Amino acid sequence: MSGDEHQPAPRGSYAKGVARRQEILDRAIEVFAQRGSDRTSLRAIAEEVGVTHAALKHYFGSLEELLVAVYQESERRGDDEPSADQDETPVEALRRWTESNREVQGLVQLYSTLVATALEEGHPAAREFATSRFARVRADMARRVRHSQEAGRIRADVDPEAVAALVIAASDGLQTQWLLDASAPQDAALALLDQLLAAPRA
Amino acid sequence: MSGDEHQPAPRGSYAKGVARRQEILDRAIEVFAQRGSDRTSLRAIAEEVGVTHAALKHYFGSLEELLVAVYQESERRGDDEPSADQDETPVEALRRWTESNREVQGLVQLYSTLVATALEEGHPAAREFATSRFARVRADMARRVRHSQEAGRIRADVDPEAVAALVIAASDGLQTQWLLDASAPQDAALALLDQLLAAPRA
DNA sequence: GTCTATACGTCGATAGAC
DNA sequence: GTCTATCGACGTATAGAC
Repeated sequence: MSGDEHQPAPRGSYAKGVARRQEILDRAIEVFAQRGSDRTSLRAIAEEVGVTHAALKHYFGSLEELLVAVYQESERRGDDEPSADQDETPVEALRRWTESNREVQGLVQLYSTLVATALEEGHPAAREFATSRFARVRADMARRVRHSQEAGRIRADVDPEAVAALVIAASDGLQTQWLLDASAPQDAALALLDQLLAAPRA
Repeated sequence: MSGDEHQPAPRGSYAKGVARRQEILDRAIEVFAQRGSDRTSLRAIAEEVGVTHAALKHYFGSLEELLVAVYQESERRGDDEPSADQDETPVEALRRWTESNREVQGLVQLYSTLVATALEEGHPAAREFATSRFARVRADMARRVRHSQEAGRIRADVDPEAVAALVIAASDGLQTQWLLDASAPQDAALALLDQLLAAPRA
């Protein structure tokens, strides 16, 4: 990963600077949770937060890196993301996740924007974010699948890695469909996937 | 839908204008197929196509509408999209689709960008595109699923609408994961979904 | 109708004052 | 560390040539 490349480099005790950055990040997260990914210019965010756009640049390096930081921080706080509860089925965990996402639509929009940006060339911050996030979430999900297989809740004849990729893809895609059309059978489709993956009754 | 709101309104025989618009669209599609969704400013596209940016505005109304037109036209040409062959399994059809997408990565990027834009507020053209596309593709897939169920290739105890949403979501999501990391088990995950949906051998 | 020229306001980025 | 000033590029809008 080679460390941050642009930051004020909080080596030593730049406690003031770090705290200020955190303050700004906190405000920015609120802004995003409220209104969506729209109206997200560096200048608009700066005004909302109460600093100049140059100050945001100073702390985050670029708009793209600010967006990544906002999403990652909100994820870290558990505004997002499945819990570590190992006793639920992988799909159950995702369902809880999508449910909580309905209340923070702005962050879901931000997630979609970041992933779409990552697919383009010349956006290293978004690319790095999306790549490492998918790798992490997929590994996490694969572990969860193996656990469920050992517990006899998921059929044993499927590859955990493939299941992980499939389940995460389905979750992302269903969330998109649901945001565009609330009548899309998001819950039914997730329940179906759960059913399909369930270990056959002996 | 209330019709187009901005267009030169090709009613009557404005053959010249329509042809010119088509010419521009053709060139724009090439540009997108080659390089990705990046470098997609109205002005850059105009330069590449060989007209002024004002001319693009004249024919397409806005950048967003141009992007939608480019994607829809390339889709219509069958650069994209599953065929109407009713004898393959739904997932097989999607697999063919994702395979063909690998050769036109730029258009896939464009698709992702359009969908992400549609999730934000204040982008009616992208929203309309994404909403109607999902509705259409989902209905198409549901029909295909019913057909496969009647033919005994897909288990009969699943809701076709839910399967359709699930399969499309998985396809979109897996494509994203694959674009970000070619080692993501896209094929394995699609094959798995196919296997899970297959009617149990009597 | 088709298209150019031109201008407006905003954007991300940068430089330099303090 | 945070500001103001300024830059080039952007999407959009309009007037008018043809």
